[in-house]
Formats: sequence, C-alpha cells, structure tokens
Amino acid sequence: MGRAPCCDKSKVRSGPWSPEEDFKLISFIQKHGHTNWRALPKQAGLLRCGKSCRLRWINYLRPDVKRGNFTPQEEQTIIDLHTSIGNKWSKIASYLPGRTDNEIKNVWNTHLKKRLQHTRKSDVIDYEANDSSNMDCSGSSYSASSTSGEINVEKLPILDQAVHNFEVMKNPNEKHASDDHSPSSSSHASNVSNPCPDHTQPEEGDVDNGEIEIRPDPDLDFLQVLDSLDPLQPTTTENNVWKQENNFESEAGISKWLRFLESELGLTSDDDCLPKDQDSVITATPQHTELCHNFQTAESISPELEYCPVMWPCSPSYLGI
DNA sequence: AAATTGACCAACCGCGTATAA
DNA sequence: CTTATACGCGGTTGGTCAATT
Repeated sequence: MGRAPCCDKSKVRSGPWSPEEDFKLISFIQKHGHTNWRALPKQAGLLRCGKSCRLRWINYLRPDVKRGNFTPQEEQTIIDLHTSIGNKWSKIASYLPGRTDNEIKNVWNTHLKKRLQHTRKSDVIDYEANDSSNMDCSGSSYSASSTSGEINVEKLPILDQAVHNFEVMKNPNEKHASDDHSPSSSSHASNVSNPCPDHTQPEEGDVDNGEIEIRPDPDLDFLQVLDSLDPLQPTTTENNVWKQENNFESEAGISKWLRFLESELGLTSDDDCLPKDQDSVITATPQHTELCHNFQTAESISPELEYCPVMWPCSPSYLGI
C-alpha cells in the first residue's frame, strides 16, 4: 500500500508554469501570503497542487531569489560545505542568500561534481608524479584552487572557509586578506550596493551604446518586465542614475517604485493609489514605459489574467530575511 | 540538413519530520 | 500518546536547446 497522493492528479495541471499561472500565484501571495500551501491553489484559482505552488514560489517567483551565474566565491562555498556536510542542499543554501537548494543541487550535479572529479584525478597524477607530500590537505585538497585568482582558504577549517566565503559575498567591497582582482570577481566591483549577479545585464548583441534593446515582443514575459523595472537590480548606467534620483536605496524609495510600477502597468483603478505629493513622483525612463506597454499588450492577449492591485510586501519578514 | 548526443534546469515524486487535533 | 495532515528536503525525471556527428 503506497502513500496517499498529495492531491487528485486528474484535477491538477503539471509541467511548466505559464505566465498566467505565475501571475495568479504572485498576486495571491502578495495579498494573502502563504500560510497553507495545500489550500492555496484553490483559493488562488490555480489548477496546481500545493506542493507545485510552493516549489514554484520558492525556486523561481520569490522576490529575493537571485538568478544568474554563480560567482567563484559561491561555488567555493558550495564545495566547502558539501565537503563538510554532504548533500544537505537546504543547509548549504542557507549560506548563500538568494540561492535555492534546487539551484545549488543542479549546479553541484552539473558543474562542480565533475570539476572536482577532474581535479581529484589531476591531484592523483600530480601526487604520483611528484611523490611528494601534497596530500596533507586531507579531503579539501581538491578545492577549486585550479581557477586562478581564487581565495586561498584551503588552510582554514572547512566551516571557517565557508564562513569566510560567505563574508566575502556579503561584503564584496571589503578587502579580504587573500582577495585579488581576477576578472571573475569584477561583478562585485561594479555592483557595490548589490552583490547579486546582474541577470538583466544586456548580453553581447543586445547592446547598443550600453542600453538595453527593447524588443517589441507582445508576449514578453511579465517577469522580465518586473525584473527590468526592479530598482534593486543593477542595470544600465541610466537606470543607476534613475535609482539614485528616486532614492531607491531606502524603503520609502522602494515603496515609491512599487506605486510607480502599479501605475505604469495600469493596475491602479482610482486616484487613491496614486502618489499624493510631489515627493512620491517617480520619473520613468523611456525603456520602462516601453516595457510596461509591452506587458499591457501581453495582458490584453490573455484577458483571463487577473491581477490583484496590491503593493508588493517589502518587509524583511515577508522576504524571509 | 537531419539525427544524435549531452548539458542544463525546472518540475515532480516520495519519504522523513514537525505539528496540531 | 497516537494519529492525521502538511511541509520541507533530497533524489530523480523529462523537456529544451545547443553542439556534434
């Protein structure tokens, strides 16, 4: 006799999430939070099981989730912690703010494990060739020190290494004893107030004079719009100026942004939601206006899309900080 | 150009555990 | 204390896309 299924599989959808489903989930959690995952799908009007909703939220939709490539410091932290505690992905994730256990697990299985296996083989070859005492690092000798410019923390106890790496991530601007300025860590220097990798950074081919190319794609995923508008994400020089002008470093500034976002997306139905004083007015860049237009076009294509025009909660407790 | 292979990652599955009744 | 329920975690799968043959 097997375990009872968590939900009636015949009545729920599975597979990749559509933008509409994402939108419904975000809207619901914005408004009501997530106290009961099992009841959430029904209340939110989603044909998904609660587990699926939870996973989608935690791994992808959560506002503080960090996307983009892992930094060498993050990879080193994963390696060190895995050496110490094994496949405790959620525990490892707790040392990497914004990273999910699923993402870390994927990175380990697809990149780091293979890299370590390769490095271990190299170590054996080196050992046999040199017949020297290069094995006294007992287990951590295979750390990714082969990458030039890595922090040389192999001499530290494993957990101390992890803590060290964590501190480096938290304070990328701070000078650490063995830090260098390898190209791989240049993102830190350019993102002083936000150590997150810049996944909104235009890639080669998308750039024209340093500006993001606005694609007139009516199906533009609304999350891309949100990302592009997010003042917490480092983007272009123009956006940085925009962020400074609007004081987005403060909670009041973020609140202003959210009001602006609602207004631009046409989510406010009356003047009550609009800024009352001049201090709350945000100046939009042309690309923000364009992106919002794209979203509205996409929304008109999916009329069943239902959005709750509520403020995105910004409190640390909501963000799980 | 078509077929195959491999890498990547989002999502699913089932088990262990915490908690409320 | 026992049982039922829900959540969280770790292992695994399957779809997509790019590289290779």
